[in-house]
Amino acid sequence: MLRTQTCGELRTDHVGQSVTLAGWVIRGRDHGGLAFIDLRDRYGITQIVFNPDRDAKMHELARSLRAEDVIQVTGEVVLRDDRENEKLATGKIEVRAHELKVLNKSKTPPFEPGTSELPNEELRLTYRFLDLRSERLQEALKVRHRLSKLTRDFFDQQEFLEIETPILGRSTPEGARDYLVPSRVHEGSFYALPQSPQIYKQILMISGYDRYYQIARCFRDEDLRADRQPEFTQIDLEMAFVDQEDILSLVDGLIATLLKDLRNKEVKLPLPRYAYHDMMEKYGSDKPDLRFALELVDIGEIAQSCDFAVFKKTIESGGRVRGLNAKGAANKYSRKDIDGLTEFAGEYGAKGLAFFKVTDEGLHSPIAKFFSDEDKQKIMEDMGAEVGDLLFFVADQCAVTSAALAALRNRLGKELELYDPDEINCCWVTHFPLLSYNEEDQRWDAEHHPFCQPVEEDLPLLQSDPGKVRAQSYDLIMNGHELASGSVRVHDQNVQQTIFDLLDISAEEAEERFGFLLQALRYGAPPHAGAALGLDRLVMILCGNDNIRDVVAFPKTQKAADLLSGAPSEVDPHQLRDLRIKIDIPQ
RNA sequence: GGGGCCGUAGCUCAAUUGGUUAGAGUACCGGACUGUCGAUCCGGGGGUUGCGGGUUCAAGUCCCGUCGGCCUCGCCA
Repeated sequence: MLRTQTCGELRTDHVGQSVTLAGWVIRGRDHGGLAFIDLRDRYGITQIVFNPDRDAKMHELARSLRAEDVIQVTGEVVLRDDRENEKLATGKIEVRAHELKVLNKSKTPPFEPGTSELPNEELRLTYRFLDLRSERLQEALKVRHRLSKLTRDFFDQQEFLEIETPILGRSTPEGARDYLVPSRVHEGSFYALPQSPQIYKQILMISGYDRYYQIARCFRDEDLRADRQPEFTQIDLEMAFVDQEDILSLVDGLIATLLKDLRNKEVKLPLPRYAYHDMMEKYGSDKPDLRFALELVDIGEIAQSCDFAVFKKTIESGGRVRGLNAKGAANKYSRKDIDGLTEFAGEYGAKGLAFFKVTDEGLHSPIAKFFSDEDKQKIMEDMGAEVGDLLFFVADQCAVTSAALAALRNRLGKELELYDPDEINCCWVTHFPLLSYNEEDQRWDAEHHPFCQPVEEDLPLLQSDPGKVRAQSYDLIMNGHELASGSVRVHDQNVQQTIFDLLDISAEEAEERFGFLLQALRYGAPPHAGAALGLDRLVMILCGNDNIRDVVAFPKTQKAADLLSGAPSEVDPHQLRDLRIKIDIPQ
């Protein structure tokens, strides 16, 4: 070992001991005589003092040290007395150097890890090895490690087996775009990287491994977002001989364990559960941020009878008029601000954003004249409006009102500081529709995936009214992020066939795509259910980050590039020849 | 594929309406200093204003294109 202690470890108990530390130089303070160095490793920072009277040569060397040089220092731990530094955990002591060895000089770094003025992210990603030295990233990766360990312990205690599933798998055309890997041996054929271990874990259930989990890497070739990376990690689990309730309460337990350990937060179990339909009505979203209320209100009845043509016609054409009440915001948003909000709502398809300011003389708005006193009174009542409130309305097809108002709700929640950013709010959303109608292709799509079991009482609707069929599926929502998703699976091949029929997947096609699962389902498939949690997002929320890249050691940019390694890259023509691949980029 | 923001010294930023030799802090280099902890003080070097084109007497600034980063809609069974 090149060290006896770490830079975060020494306390007053160690005073008098001779120690050897190794680490990176943060900065030096050179007094010509005395020289100080702040030495950093993963565990902390310790101040080293070099005195020319002790060893002039060593002192000269110490004065030449620069940021990020790697050194080894042997010396005596001494008390700092009245010169202690309260900002450092080790601030009551320092190491009086006897020996200094420079293990490796550093080039002048383009930025100092841990600087308070963060350089732009492009530079930090290019020099990721420097940024990873910062406390900010080291803390995130520690939380990430701790969370993985707690998760493994949790499942282990409940008799789950961690089983690895293939990374080189088979492409299944539904769902996200696959990352493909060409086969050399099978010319012209490709493996696909898993979007999730979904089918394999179901097969494990059929094989009798009735409690499976895995911390699994998943790959989806879709566009990135602040909370989405092309490769990410799921806490994947599946159980046999269970129902929905068993999965929810299991995940409840895991969440409670993690929040208790990592945030010292007690959560009341069971976590609240809400039906998809109710969430869409109240918040316009299936993943509302429930740290604040701000519920949507339907004023369809008033809209229908008022003289405002936009509202009236929307109702007549089967649309809806819904709104929300920004409490006390009337004076916080100027006309220009509201124009900005209108444009914002427009990004979600809303053709306009109606608003009323609530004054002591009643509702003020460019459109107020179209509403009778009675209507205005009713709006006030329905919206729970008080003087100083600002009411917003969107009139459109239901889906547009939901999307626009949900986005507006999130924006207002943030801008009006309706919640404590440190709070963590979890809930389940259940009873998702099994299918959604794809207008473009004139067919039904699986809302979740084609293996979700319908709610028992809705089974007859599969024939009569498929859009009304609810699935035994569930999402865990944390602060407005979808954190987990799962379902009870179909284990009956007849039900599975019915669903494939609805999805317009022919028997041949089903056989072609999922044949190995269908085959397995015919050989004694137990009822089973499961879920998968987004580990990266979970760490992100627990760390209070709003960016998933800060909890991934080597993340990709929005164009899915790794600026550190330069991936993706062109490859040697020989490699392509082996794979029988020709590049054809249209100009 | 669409919308928005951004790109000036190694880094973080500034630069009036388009107008003199593009500045400051920090980092870097040299010097002074024996208790600093964002050390201090003195001095110095450092620029293809992302890249390419255009408008203009004159472009960091305006226009077009392009590259890259971020946010977002679509997409993400």
